[in-house]
Amino acid sequence: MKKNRQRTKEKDIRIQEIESAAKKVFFRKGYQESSIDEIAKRADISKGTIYLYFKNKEDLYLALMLPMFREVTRLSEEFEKKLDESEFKSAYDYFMEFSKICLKAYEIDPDGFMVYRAFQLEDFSSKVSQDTYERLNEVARANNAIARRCMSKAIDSGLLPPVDIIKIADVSWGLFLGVMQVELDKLKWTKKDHVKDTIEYAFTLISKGVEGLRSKKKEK
Amino acid sequence: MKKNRQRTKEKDIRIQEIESAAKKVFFRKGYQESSIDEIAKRADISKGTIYLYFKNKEDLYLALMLPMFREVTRLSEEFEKKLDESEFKSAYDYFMEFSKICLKAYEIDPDGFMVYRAFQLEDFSSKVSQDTYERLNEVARANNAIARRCMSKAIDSGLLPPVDIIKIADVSWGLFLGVMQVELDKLKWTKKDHVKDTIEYAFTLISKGVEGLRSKKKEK
Amino acid sequence: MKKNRQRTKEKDIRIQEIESAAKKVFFRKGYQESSIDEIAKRADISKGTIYLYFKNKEDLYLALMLPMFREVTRLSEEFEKKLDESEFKSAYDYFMEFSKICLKAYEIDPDGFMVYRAFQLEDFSSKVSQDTYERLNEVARANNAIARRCMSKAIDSGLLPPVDIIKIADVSWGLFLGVMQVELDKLKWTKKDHVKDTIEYAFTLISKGVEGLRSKKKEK
Amino acid sequence: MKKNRQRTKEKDIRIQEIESAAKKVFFRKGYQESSIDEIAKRADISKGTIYLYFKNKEDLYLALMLPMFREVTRLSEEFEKKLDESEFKSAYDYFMEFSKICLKAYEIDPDGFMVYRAFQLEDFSSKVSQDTYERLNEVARANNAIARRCMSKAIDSGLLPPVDIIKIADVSWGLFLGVMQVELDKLKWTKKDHVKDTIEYAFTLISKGVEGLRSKKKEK
DNA sequence: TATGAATGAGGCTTCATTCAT
DNA sequence: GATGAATGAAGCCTCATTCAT
Repeated sequence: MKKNRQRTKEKDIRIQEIESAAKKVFFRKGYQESSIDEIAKRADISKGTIYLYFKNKEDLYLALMLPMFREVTRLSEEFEKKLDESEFKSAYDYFMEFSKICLKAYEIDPDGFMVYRAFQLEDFSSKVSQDTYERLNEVARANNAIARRCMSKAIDSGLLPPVDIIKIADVSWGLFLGVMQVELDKLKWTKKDHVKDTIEYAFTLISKGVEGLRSKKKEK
Repeated sequence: MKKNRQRTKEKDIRIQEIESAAKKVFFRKGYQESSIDEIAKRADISKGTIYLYFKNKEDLYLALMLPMFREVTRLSEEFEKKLDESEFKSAYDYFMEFSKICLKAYEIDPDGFMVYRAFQLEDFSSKVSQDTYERLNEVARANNAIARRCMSKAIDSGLLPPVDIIKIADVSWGLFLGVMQVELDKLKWTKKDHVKDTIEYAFTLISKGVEGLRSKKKEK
Repeated sequence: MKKNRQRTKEKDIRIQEIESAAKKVFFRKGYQESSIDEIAKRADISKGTIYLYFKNKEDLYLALMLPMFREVTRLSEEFEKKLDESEFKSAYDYFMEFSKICLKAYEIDPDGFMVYRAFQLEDFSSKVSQDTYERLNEVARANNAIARRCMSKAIDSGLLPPVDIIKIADVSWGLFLGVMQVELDKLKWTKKDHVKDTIEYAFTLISKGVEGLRSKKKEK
Repeated sequence: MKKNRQRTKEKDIRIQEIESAAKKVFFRKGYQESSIDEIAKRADISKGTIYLYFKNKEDLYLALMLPMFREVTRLSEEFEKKLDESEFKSAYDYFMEFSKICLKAYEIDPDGFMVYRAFQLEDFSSKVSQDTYERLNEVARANNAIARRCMSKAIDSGLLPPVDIIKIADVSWGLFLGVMQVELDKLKWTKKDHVKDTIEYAFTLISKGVEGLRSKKKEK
């Protein structure tokens, strides 16, 4: 470390510096591949400092996800309100708004989102402290609940045809995750960002597909 | 002469035993968490033996994906042939067949597929030998090429409306990956396998969505 | 490490080498101060090798004590047999034999004995796995039981006056530990070994003291 | 002027607070397990402050023993005075007074005594600054000298039979240390304090044993 | 004088890889 | 070819100590 570095910084700033460095490293390498040492070097602090603010590696990792999760909760609640106020006129409106939520969450904190992706894949249940895991799962479950409630409401109000709620939720979320994954992989190599375009395109297709279900039923 | 053959056969069996064990372990624990020792134990051989057949851990890991990739190539070629022979009568047929390919690749070798998923996340580019990486990329690119070619042909023949080839390919592949991810995660916890159902549902929606594009254009 | 060192040794020999080195280091520095690294260096092997034979540092440490504990058990049983066969004619005989047991245990494995001493002082209850701790305590308790049983028998047979069993046991054991401690400390600095002499002297005094209790009672 | 005194007094109080906290922590956990941080917290000051008054952790540790040692010196001098004034009528009186000194030293400062015990085990000679070590050794040697002088005087005056001074001193000190150790270990688990009882019992035995030596000689 | 954030050496442990048998 | 004991680099984490405020 530089000899004359500023030794005491605002706690919050320090935490943000660490989280920012951690997100970059975790995103690039995944949880297991990332080392505390590298995160420390990237944050230009010493290893020990990280442990002043985070209990351990896993704690740091999961800390990165909570704001993201919470943001999704907030956006979902907004979504529900709009739905309640009949702001959506069609399935298209509905799915476009949904994709916007996802994109907003991503745009607000792209690194955080990537870390979330990693969370999906790695099995933390065995390593994460019960406490931390529960905290995260709780938020995740809350988000899920909102999503399903919205779906029900949309069907009840005729905005969507009577689709299988669970399936359509899985497909929506899977579509988003998968397309993100593909586009971000491409982004890595081509440096051309088609994330937003493609996501919108994907949800346009889905909304049309759902509408298609309705006409089919009618025909019958 | 015979002995030599015998040996080669034994060698192949040995390799397959190792790969089979490795897939199971890598699938269950991910790359980092998996240890050569555990793979050796599961294959009922000694650690050292693995290094007779594979240069190192990563080499073994990547070796698991080639058969998977090659199988996709084979299935894609079959798909192209069917397309050339006008076996598909609608966008729905087209996408259902596509989803079948993906599912078949998964069913033939679920562990291998999971490893592939993991591969998406971890950044091997920095550690993989140029050689191995190139070999994998080559197959991946070949698969991509076939997919695009099919798409072009389908549009030219009027099977699909004039969609953006790249976008629709990304969406299809993303949809498959994402939904797989979601369903497999659920499978882990609920033990209820909705993989096939949901994938089919998803591609039904997409095909309807694509058809929707056509009617829209017509309307214009 | 020497390049051409014998790489594979008999498992038992290797274990003994490690234990021997460990005893020396643990004795000199105590548990906490000792590092696995130093033990490895002293045993002229690599750190990792230790973990082939011992689960962890604490496991290694406690492994050093079991043989010692068991030896004490064996000697105590021998002592009890002699007592049952009326080999002792006086309190003096009794205590001299007792001191011989202690000394023998020490002579058989002086380093091991010192490690045992360390065990007395450091509080392992918080760090040692429940399992290992129980195993050790079990043997320790067994030894204690024998000691008390012998004391009872000796009193019943009139070999000893009706002393307080618990007190005399505590005093005997304390006397041995304490004198050992003092003499070993002196040994460190003066290099003159008075361990045996002084222990014998101490127990001579105790036996006389106990006899003194008898005459006192008689006088009364 | 007054302010200066105030300051000094405050400084002393501060030092005492630190030492008091340190003793408790060191006693409970041993040297290695104790952390400066915990001591600071217990003393309700910051970590840095400790380093204003003590060079380092080991310095603090050793500082705890000097008062204890000095107290022993004081008590020993008192003992010698009583001996000179022929206050003791028998070996029993002599040893009971000795045990009282030991017990008093323990009662005045039980934590300090425990720290002393720990000191016996850990090898500080390699890490302690020459200076500190010498200071401690000096006091220890002084105490030893008094003890031996008293012994000589007691023999010369016929209070004790002509015992081996060095041996009896070692046995006395060893007996005290050892019995303390045993009783304090029991205290930890059973919460029943037999320290005083057993120590007195032990020295009663020793005094009788020593008297026994006299009669033996006479008989001869 | 007092603070406590920051440091970084050092400890324990794991595990991919090698190599003598 | 096969083995598995041995290696040692690398990872996580703790904590005595320093120093800017």
